[in-house]
Amino acid sequence: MTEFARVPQLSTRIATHLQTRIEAETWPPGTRLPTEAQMMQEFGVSRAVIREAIAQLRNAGLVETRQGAGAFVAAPGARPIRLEPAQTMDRRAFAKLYELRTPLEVEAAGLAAQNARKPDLARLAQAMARFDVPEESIEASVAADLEFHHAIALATQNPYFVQVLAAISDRIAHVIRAARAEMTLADLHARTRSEHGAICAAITARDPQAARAAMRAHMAGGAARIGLRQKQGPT
Amino acid sequence: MTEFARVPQLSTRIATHLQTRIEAETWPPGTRLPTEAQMMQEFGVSRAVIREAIAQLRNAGLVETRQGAGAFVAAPGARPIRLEPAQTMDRRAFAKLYELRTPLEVEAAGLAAQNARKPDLARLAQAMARFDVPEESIEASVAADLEFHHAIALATQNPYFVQVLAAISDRIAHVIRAARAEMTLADLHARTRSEHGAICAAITARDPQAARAAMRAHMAGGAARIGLRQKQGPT
DNA sequence: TATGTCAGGTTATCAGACAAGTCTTGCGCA
DNA sequence: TGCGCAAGACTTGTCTGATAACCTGACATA
Repeated sequence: MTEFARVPQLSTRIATHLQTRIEAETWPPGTRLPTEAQMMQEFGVSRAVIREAIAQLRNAGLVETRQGAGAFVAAPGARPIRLEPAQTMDRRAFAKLYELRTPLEVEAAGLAAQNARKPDLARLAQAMARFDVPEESIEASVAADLEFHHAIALATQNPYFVQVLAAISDRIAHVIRAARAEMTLADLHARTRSEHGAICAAITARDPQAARAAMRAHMAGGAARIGLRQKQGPT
Repeated sequence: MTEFARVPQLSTRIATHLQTRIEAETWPPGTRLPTEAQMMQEFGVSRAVIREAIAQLRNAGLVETRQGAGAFVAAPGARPIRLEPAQTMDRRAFAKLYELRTPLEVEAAGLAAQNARKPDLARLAQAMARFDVPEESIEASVAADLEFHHAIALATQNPYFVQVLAAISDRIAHVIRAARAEMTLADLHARTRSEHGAICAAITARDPQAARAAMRAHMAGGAARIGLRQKQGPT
C-alpha cells in the first residue's frame, strides 16, 4: 500500500508509475496488467482513479483494454510518436524548433518535386493564387502561408511529413502571429510571394534539386526575418 | 436485442465529437467547455463517460482542466506534436517512415558536428567502442546502433531532434528486429561499424559537411540493406 | 475429439455522495 | 462611494456501490 502525495493528480502519478514498469519491460508487450480491483488494493485508491490512470496509458498508446478481458501492454509499433510541448516558447526554444523544421521542409520540397500528382500541383497553384491579391491582414497572410506549405507536404505522398509539418508549422505560425514581425505587412507579403513562387515553379518543373534550394532559401529568409541566425552551410 | 455493428466506446465517440468543435474553432482557445453536468444532459450519459471523454482530450493536449474552475480549450502551442501510428507497418509505410528519418538524421549529424561539446564527443566515442567487440546477438547490435544515433541527437543540443529521432528510431529498430535482415550478423556488424566510424570521425573533426555526407551514405546503406530503394539525389 | 453451454471474472456504464478548489456576490466598513 | 473580505454557489476530483456487456476457460455431452 503505497502512499502518494497529492501534488499532481492521483491518476497521473499512478499512470507514470505504471508507465515505468512498461517501458522498463518489466511488463513486456502482451502482458496483462493487474485487474482494476487488484490495483485499487495495491495503490489504495478508488476504482475511478485507477480507471483514469489506465485511460491515460491507453490514450498514450501504451496499453489496450478489452471489455471483459483486461488491459494489455500494447506492441511498440502501435504507439503514436509524441513530442511533448516545450514548457516555454521563448526565443531559444523557437530557434530550436525552426532548426528542426528546416530540413523537413527542404526534404518535403524535394519529395514534392519528385512525387507530386496533378491534383497536388493544382492545390499548390491555388495556394499561390491567394498571394496575388494585395495583402489584407496578418491573419490572412499567415493562413495563406500555412496553406502553401501544407500543399507541399501533401504533394510528398508521405503522410508522416503532412502530420509532423502541420504540427510544427502551426506552432511556429502561432508565435509569428504573436510576435507581429518587425517588417511591414506589404514587404512581408511581397517577399513571401516571391520565395513561394520560386519553390512552386521548381516543384511544378519537377526539379527536386531546385526545389530544395529554393525552400532552403525561403527557410533562411524566414529565420532572418524573425531575427534568428542560422549558421548552416550548404548540405 | 443484438447489436451487429460494434460501436466505439461511448466516451471515445463523445471525445471525437468535442474535438471537432475545438478544431473547427467553434470553441477557440481559452473557451470554457460546458460543465460535466451540462454535458451529461446534452449527451444523455453518466458522468463517468463524460469524464473519460474529457480525459482523452486532456491527454491529447486539447483541453486543460482545473479543479473548481472547469475545462478550457488549450492554446495550440501547448499541444504535443503527435504522429498517429500507421495502421499497418507494412513495407510501404516503413519506407515512408525511413523517408522522414533520413533528412533528420542527416541534419542531426551536421548540427552535431557544429555544436557537440566535450561530453557529447565522449559519449559518441563510447557508443563507437561498443562495436569493437565481435558481434554477439541481433539484440545487442540493434541496441548499440540506437545508442550511437541517440548520442548524435544529444550532440545537436536540440531537444526536438532528441525526441523525434528517438521515437522514430525506436520504431524502425523494432521493425528491423522483427524482419531479422537478410544478411549475416557479422556482415551487418562490420558495415555498421565502418559507416558509424566515418560519421563519428567527421563529427569529432567538427566538419558538418562531411558529417552530413557520411550520415546520408549510412542512411542509404541501411535502406538498401533492408530492401528499400531511395530515389534521392544530392540535396 | 469436437462442440455447445455455463459459471466466474473483468471492464464499461450508471447513480449518488462528499471533498477540494474556484469564482461571484453582497455585505460591512472606512 | 469604494474597497476588503467572507459566505455561498458552482465545478472538478475522488469515493462507494451496483448493474450491464463481454470474455475466457472448464465442463458436460455427443
